[in-house]
Amino acid sequence: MSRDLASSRSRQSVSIQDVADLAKVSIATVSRAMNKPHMVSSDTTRRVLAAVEELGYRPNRFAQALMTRESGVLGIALPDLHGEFYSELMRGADSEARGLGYHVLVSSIHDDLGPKPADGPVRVSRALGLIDGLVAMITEPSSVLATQLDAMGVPLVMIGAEAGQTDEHDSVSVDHAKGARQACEHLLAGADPSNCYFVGGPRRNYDTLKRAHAFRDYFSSRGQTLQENQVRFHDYSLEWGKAWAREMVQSNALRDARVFCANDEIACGVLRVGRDSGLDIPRDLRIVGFDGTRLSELVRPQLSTVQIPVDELGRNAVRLLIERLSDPELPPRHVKLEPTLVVRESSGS
Amino acid sequence: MSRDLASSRSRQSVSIQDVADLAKVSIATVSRAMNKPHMVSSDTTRRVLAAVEELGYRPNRFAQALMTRESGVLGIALPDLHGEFYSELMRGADSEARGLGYHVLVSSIHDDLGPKPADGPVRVSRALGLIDGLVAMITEPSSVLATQLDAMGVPLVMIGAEAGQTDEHDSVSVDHAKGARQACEHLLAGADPSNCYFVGGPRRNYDTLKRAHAFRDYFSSRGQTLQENQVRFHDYSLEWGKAWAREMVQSNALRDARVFCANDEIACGVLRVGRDSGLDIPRDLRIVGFDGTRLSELVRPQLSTVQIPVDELGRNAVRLLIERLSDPELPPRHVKLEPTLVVRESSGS
DNA sequence: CTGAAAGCGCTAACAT
DNA sequence: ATGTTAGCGCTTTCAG
Repeated sequence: MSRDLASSRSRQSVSIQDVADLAKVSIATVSRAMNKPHMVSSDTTRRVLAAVEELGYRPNRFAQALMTRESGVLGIALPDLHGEFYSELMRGADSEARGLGYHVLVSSIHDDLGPKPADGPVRVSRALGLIDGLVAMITEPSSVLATQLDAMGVPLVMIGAEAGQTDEHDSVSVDHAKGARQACEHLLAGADPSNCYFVGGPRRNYDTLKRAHAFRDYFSSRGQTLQENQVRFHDYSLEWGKAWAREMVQSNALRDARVFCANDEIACGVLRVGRDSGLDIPRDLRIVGFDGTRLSELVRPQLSTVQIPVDELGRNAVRLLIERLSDPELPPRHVKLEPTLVVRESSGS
Repeated sequence: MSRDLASSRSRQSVSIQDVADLAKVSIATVSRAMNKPHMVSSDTTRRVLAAVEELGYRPNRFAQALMTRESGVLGIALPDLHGEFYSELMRGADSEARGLGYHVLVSSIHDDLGPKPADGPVRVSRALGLIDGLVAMITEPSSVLATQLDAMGVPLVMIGAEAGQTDEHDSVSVDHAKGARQACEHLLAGADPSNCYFVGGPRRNYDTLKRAHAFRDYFSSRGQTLQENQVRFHDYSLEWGKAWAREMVQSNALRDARVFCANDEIACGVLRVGRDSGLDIPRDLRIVGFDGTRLSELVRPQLSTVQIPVDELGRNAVRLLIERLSDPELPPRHVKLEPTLVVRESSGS
């Protein structure tokens, strides 16, 4: 009853002093009882906690943070990610964070990297005073973001960064090279090199780069060479996959092709056009995608792909960050997550 | 040069006093120059701002918040949403928030509403001290969440709540009834009522309820009656759509059916099974989904659906919340967003 | 228009 | 084990 009254009382009306008064102790004791119970007699602690309960007391987080210099809030800065990627990453991050007693503040930088690239970090920096650390995902090498961010003096964990670039930071990334290699070995085995294609995302995108590299490597390590147009870049869209495939159809080159796509969307575009132009997949056209999004199991025929543990990306980044917070002297750690080749129908058996 | 030094100096080392010293003014003036320039001579303001710039000064947000009682952070509490829904909502919310100078703190409640439903709000409340207001989405009537949340005394905007339940709060919702009605009129026109089906999500889910109601209404308003099994509930998954459709196939009832699905996933499941059992869509089977997710344009044949402006949901909720923050006396407002019927292939012309 | 001074609510020495 | 006291860095009266 009195509890209800208390908790519906105007926000933040009850302060540590009120608790102290009710419990007949000093405010210091109240503080200790709540934060360092081992320094207080269990009897006093009980009294204090009872008073806290009765008054519905909630410490003022700002006053707290002002003293302790920690807010319990972690920032997470993401580029303009595709829906599923975004949500999985957030889910992983948020889940891990809350499990460890932290909150997650979103600092999307999607539309900030527009005309003035410097805006990105600037925007992020507005939140800097509020957060204990930052998880940042970068998708392009030499991104201003990377360098600006670490000049800011916030504990920082990178997602998806090139190892070399971030040696001083903790980082979490996926072993794209490995996943791509597996995909290539599966898709390209015994193929005529001139029938093999890589359809990439943005030319400067980290992940696309890695995947393209593995693709090229597959051939060069076998002493085989590729035409320049066998490796193309554009963006991560379904439309691009379609456009590419239509181009191929024009020149009658899609039949019998083996196509490694930089993500599932592109792959679906290719697959769609392939089917629409009468090709049997996988008999006349083999395709492998990347990411392992839900899309890959929804299309027909189902798409072979390289599955990325996106939520683990978020989860690990947060874990690393929190660990660093508790021990700034820790040497930088780099977690590398394993992708999984998922063979479905689109690539033959 | 000195700027670089300043900004890479250990975090938060420069305080308002440092700026005051450099600008040869009092800290009060620094504060004014930054927050209420109109109270300071433009000359002094310039000096102060120069000092700020030179030292790379950033006000301590906690000290600020301790005085002003506002953090510039908004909480957003979401249930366990499907990927695309989640990301669009967040994108809208975040974009609007940052445009208005706020940050968004995620307070997902997805896995909190487990065994003890009370946990949800409790978890949220841990962030309460940090946020200026909360956007909360509820998907079930009589959710404890709704009532607990508003007992907490935080400015609150509801997303998707039943109007009656939240008359005292601002709210943003989608006119599901209207969208569903349009879908029904389109899909069911001239149909034999006994061939019409509604495949719902969770039985207690707000949105599903609304859609089911519109479906039933379509017939009852025409004096036609439905068998109980023509309206089914389960969950929002593709699997459920498939399972339902397979059941229908068993009893030879899928042919010539008109199926209104509570979301696109279910619809895709039905569509998939329909095709796999040799039905021509839309000739032998007509389907309409709900939500307007990307999925709906990716399947073949393309899915007719009712498009929901998800990002606008987030965007409007944030806008309402911020407006309320600046004027607590505002009468409660209820924004109702319009869905759009998108007619594609799956429902015939 | 500007400065001096009083806190905001809390934690952390420092005493006892 | 507990109380006293001094701030954390800022905004805001209140005087001038």
